[in-house]
Amino acid sequence: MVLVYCFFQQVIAAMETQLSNGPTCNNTAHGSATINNCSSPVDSGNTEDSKTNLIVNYLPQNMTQEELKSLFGSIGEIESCKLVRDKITGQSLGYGFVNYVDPKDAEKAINTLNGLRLQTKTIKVSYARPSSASIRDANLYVSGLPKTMTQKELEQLFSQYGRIITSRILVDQVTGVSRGVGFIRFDKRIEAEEAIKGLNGQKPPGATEPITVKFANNPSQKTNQAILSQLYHSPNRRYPAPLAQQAQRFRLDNLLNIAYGVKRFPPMTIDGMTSLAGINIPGHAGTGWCIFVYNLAPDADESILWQMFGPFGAVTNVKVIRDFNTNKCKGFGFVTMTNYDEAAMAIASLNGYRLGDRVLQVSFKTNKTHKA
DNA sequence: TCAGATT
Repeated sequence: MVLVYCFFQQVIAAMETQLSNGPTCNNTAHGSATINNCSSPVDSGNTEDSKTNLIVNYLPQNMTQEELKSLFGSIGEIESCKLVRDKITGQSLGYGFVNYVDPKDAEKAINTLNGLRLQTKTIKVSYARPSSASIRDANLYVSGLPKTMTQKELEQLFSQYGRIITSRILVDQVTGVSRGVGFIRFDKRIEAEEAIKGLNGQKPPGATEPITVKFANNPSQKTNQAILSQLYHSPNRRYPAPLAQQAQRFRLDNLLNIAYGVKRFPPMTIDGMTSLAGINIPGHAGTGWCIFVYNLAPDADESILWQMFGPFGAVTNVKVIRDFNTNKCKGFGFVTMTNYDEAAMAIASLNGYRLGDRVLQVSFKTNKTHKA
């Protein structure tokens, strides 16, 4: 039980930080090999830009377009939504676009969803730049950096050549020490070209060795082997569980059996059973596991549910039930999660969680409650 | 020593 306790503590602590501080910047959550990336999400750098179209980065690998739409649709009406996928493999490239009808909703999405933790990722939400050839292939790979150089210093070095969209220094996963390599993405290709001319083979101030600056590999130029690996090595499980989670799976199943009378079946089997025999399995709605969240405050909104449940795994939908006349939350809501294990972990962790001055009751949805 | 930001 110690392992699972530690895991809960980690998730809850991260969640509390986010709930109390609001979204911040991308961080080192779950051993990411990168350091902070705190470029301002609101500054599109150009007042002529669209104020409705957003780019969403660092999405979980297996998040679908529908899930993206569900998440951002909780803010306001969406004009269009697209998850960008690899043309050959169909795999998500981890980013997408959301175009709102109302610019106010786009701004609200940035304010409420930028920095949201989803699985092992911290998403970034910012205004999309108008698509053009001039902003493509503007990404540089930098090696030979002094190990002491910070991301800020790296940006200072390169900012003389143009507007930096992202910067990153890769670090050792264990020690956190810089690996001396990083990336700089400029707004324009021409700025990147100038930076190569000016900095490749040069020694940064105070450095003893020259750095190498060149264009970064393009993700669409993967080797055949990498593509084949992606095609044939598709996991049978959408999200690998953290070690502590896997280790406690069966124990948790037992706990949940006692608490909720739920047996662990593969979802497809249950779909078949329910459709054929009309059997009702608590929480299982056919498209995922429906979770009942009780004792929400009157001003609770969908974003709080995303923030609470997102870190535990694939969330496909959230809903706050509101009074028709007042539009205030009636004290409860629903969350749909794709994977049983992740839903079980979320319930085990969040049931009894104190949100503000309220203690939440979280369980698989049963027929006793309001129909979602 | 190349993570994943322009449809």
